[in-house]
Amino acid sequence: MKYDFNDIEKKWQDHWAKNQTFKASNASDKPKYYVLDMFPYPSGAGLHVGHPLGYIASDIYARYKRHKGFNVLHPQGYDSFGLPAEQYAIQTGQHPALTTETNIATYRRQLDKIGFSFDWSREVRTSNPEYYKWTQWIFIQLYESYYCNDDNKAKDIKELTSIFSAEGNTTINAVCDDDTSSFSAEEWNAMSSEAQQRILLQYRLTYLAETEVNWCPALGTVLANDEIVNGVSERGGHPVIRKKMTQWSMRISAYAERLLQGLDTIDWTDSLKESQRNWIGKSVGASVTFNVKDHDATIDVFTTRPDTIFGVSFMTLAPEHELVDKITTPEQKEAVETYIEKTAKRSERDRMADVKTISGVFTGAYAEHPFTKEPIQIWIGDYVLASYGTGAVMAVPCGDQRDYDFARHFDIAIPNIFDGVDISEEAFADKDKTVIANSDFLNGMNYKKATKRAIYELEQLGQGEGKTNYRLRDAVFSRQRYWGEPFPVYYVNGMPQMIETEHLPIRLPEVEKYLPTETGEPPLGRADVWAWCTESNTVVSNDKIDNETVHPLELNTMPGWAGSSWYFFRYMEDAMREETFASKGALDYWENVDLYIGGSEHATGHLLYSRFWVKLLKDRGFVNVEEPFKKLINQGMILGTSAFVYKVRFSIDSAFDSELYKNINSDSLKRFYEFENELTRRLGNLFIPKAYLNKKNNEIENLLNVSLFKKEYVTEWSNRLSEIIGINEDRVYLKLQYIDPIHIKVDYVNASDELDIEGLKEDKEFGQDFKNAKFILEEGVYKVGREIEKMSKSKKNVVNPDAICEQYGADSLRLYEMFLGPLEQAKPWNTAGITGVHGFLKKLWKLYVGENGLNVNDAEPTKDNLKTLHKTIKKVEEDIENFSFNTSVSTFMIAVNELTAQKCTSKAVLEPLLTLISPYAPHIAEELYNRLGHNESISTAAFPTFDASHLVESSKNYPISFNGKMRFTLELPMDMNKEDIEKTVMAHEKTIAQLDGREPKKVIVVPGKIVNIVG
RNA sequence: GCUCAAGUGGCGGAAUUGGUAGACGCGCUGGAUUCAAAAUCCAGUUCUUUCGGGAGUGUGGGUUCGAUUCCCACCUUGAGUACCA
Repeated sequence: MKYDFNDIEKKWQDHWAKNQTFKASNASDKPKYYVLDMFPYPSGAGLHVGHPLGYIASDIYARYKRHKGFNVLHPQGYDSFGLPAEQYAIQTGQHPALTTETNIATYRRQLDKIGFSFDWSREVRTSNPEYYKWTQWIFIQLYESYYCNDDNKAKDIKELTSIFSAEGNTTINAVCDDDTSSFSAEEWNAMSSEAQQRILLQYRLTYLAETEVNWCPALGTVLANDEIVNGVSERGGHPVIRKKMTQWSMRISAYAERLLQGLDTIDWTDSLKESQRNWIGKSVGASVTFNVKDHDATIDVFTTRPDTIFGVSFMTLAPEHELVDKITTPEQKEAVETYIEKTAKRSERDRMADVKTISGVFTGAYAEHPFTKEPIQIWIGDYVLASYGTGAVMAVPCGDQRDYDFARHFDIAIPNIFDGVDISEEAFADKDKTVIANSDFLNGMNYKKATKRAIYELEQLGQGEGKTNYRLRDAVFSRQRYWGEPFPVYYVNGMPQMIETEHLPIRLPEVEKYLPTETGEPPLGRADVWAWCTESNTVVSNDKIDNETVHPLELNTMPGWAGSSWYFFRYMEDAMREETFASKGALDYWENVDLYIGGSEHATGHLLYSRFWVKLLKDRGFVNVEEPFKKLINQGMILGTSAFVYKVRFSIDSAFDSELYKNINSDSLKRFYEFENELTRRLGNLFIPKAYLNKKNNEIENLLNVSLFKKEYVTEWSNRLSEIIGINEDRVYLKLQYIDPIHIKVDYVNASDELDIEGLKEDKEFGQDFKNAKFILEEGVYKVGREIEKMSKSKKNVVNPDAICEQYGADSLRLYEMFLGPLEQAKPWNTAGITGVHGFLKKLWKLYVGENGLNVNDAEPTKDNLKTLHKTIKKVEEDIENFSFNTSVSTFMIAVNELTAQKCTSKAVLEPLLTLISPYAPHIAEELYNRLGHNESISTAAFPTFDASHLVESSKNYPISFNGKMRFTLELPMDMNKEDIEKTVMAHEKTIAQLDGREPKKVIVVPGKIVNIVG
């Protein structure tokens, strides 16, 4: 009987769905195991073979854990809010919810074909109101929390208000925007409610704050930094201004230290932990306060090198520093203002990109050195960033290259405070290789000692203290978009108010367009029904706003990472209760994710925000765990093999080329280009083979020999040309201008890189018009160019898993994706190779099913049968535990090859083999298991137990090497001792031949391993 | 610039307490079967060779009886990050 994979796979997929085979239970005696994939954003393009890689890996692990007796939770869902659906809505007017619905249906259909063991009963979609109700609820918990530094955790903001009314803010130690202003209990109690709310916002873990953004008035939207080029918008070239906007922010910085420490408790890759560490950017040092001479102002700086304080020869402030105005002297005022104006035009990103240009200006003011009391020039320089530290630095040119370059450029003194170090060429930053000199009480101390002492002395003066600084900044949480979670927030007199939990969810309102309003408000500004009535606790029409009982609602929506920061808890809920985000029983049972698989692009986004929210939920008593993901694996990207055709672009070649550009005006230039385009069109689209790319342009022109090079055209062109640019020329030629590689769909290329020209021409879905294309053939075919790139729709190199399942089956797809290489590595896809694993499945089938029924019987297994089986058990178990799935596939191939050669029919061997293969190729395993007489699914069959006794050997084929090079092998008994081995080997004729009469210096014998003869 | 990862046949890759380099598969070559094709099966496939052998895991050193594996320096590629004081 034939291996009919299409029938078999359909049968078992239906069976699993109907019987809810993979539905997890929240009540089980088995130990729990939670395997999670990063849930997908359902894009319109559907899945390509790169997407399921991680899902297949996690599915193998989940199925393996079931065989091992675990109660496995393996859910799936959709991160369904996001930009593409919104952009599609802007273009077509179709509601993003509809687009999303359609895309999800496609995803589900594709996923179902691959045979995953997902528990779909727990599916979540972040854009469902039943789900985002709880995203809104978590937002409220953040709002109602502050961070207590004494207990190092978030607490209810109500505790803070009671402290304020009893003691003011002088006794508490909490994370706050502005910890300089203090008030007493009396002062607090006397404040208006509005003033109190304003203060509380400085403590809340989500808060409204003025944030500087790039605003493009012409486009009516905020632009990200990378959407701006040279101060204008990338698209359209409109001016962009820096604008302060009120935005919601998340006080993730309060958790910086815990996010850093927590990394030591989780099993993630080092590189991923390293990215998070860099992102958090902890630096330990000191803050130092400098008094400004003839002012009562002080300048705080952060430094990691307080030991170099005697090397300070100037200070630099960021141009935006608030003191700049106050301290600049009248003489320097003009120069400073000019400089600030100049730098303000450059975005921070621009400034960072341009590291070579040194610029700055002297303020005319001086600070006072805390110890020497010497005056220190205060400069402004754009190498100091306003957004890091205090926006000011104490410059130590001898120890910091940037300070050194700045000092050199502006001719400022560079005092040397390092013992025996030459600083005539560059700064000396190697802190461990010298001791401090010329530094009063620090002289002769190394970096460590001097740092400690300097901080101590600064503390004595009251002008500094030890301090730790973090690069991690609070995360802006507002988006001027439609397709995201609405905030559960309304405003009374401009102050935000939370909507009570029982009135959630606040659903997205209908809008007639998904664009910002004419006045620059977010799309929700277009909603007519978008106000909050505090009497009825309902959303009502905007025109009812009366500021008494009806109030405006928040117009921004939440960012993409809101819904994905907690979804792993929602899956734990088996009943999807409305009254809680996840019930206590479910949270207690499943705790957190044991294995999380997904892409490394989320290293500093999703994976950091999720950790932050989980810590908040833990602090506030809603969950029991400190970290969401115990073990994390990043699957590597699957690369596609792009195919290129090479389009020839022509231009007019004439003697007056140079004249042309001298005299021509913009109108005639336009007409000239139009003419060029027309000629190109008339030529048709001409494509040359890849082999031509090595040739020179004139060689290619000769080879092309197209009709448009002929004389009659030449005359016509010269007339037209004279008309356009007013110069007479009797001869005009086309010349090859450049060759344009164009991506084409890989579907039209066969394994020998030959292009299916007719197919390409008839394709309806193209960006390039191939209808009139002319392909220059070589030996009757057009060979395309190839390049390995990221698999993506835009590169037209996607391979659809549906087609693979259709042609080879889901089991082949699953095996092949694993067989490609190590899970975590990037690797190119090559569909041709799938015949290898497909052939393996056919052999496997043939091992069990013969022409006339089953080949399996109760025959006693032979020694070889058992050896093969147990060797396979051992290797596969190790491989799965190590996530080395590619090597297991090889192991299966070897096992089936061996058992076929052994003509094994023994059920005692062939049945356990099925369980080993089942996680990888579940459909064929179920089918064969069923044919062996089982009515129950193989999915919970016990994983076979390894028995080492079957692998014991009585002899060893020793490699005999000479000076470390293996020359021949020799079969010797396993229990032969060292001396006998040496004797036997030395007496062997090949040894004698190798030695060729020389006396060996030494003979190394490692019993059971190797013999090495040193000559 | 800094951090991390990786360099092995025509290709994907295998080989870890240092012990037979190239498992397994693709591709390729030859053969069987077939009217033919598909499918299947068998043999071969790192390079080189005077057929004895010799060389070989990015390059150059080192440690060792023995190095793809450990150490040092360098080169290349990929990813991340960047005036972080």
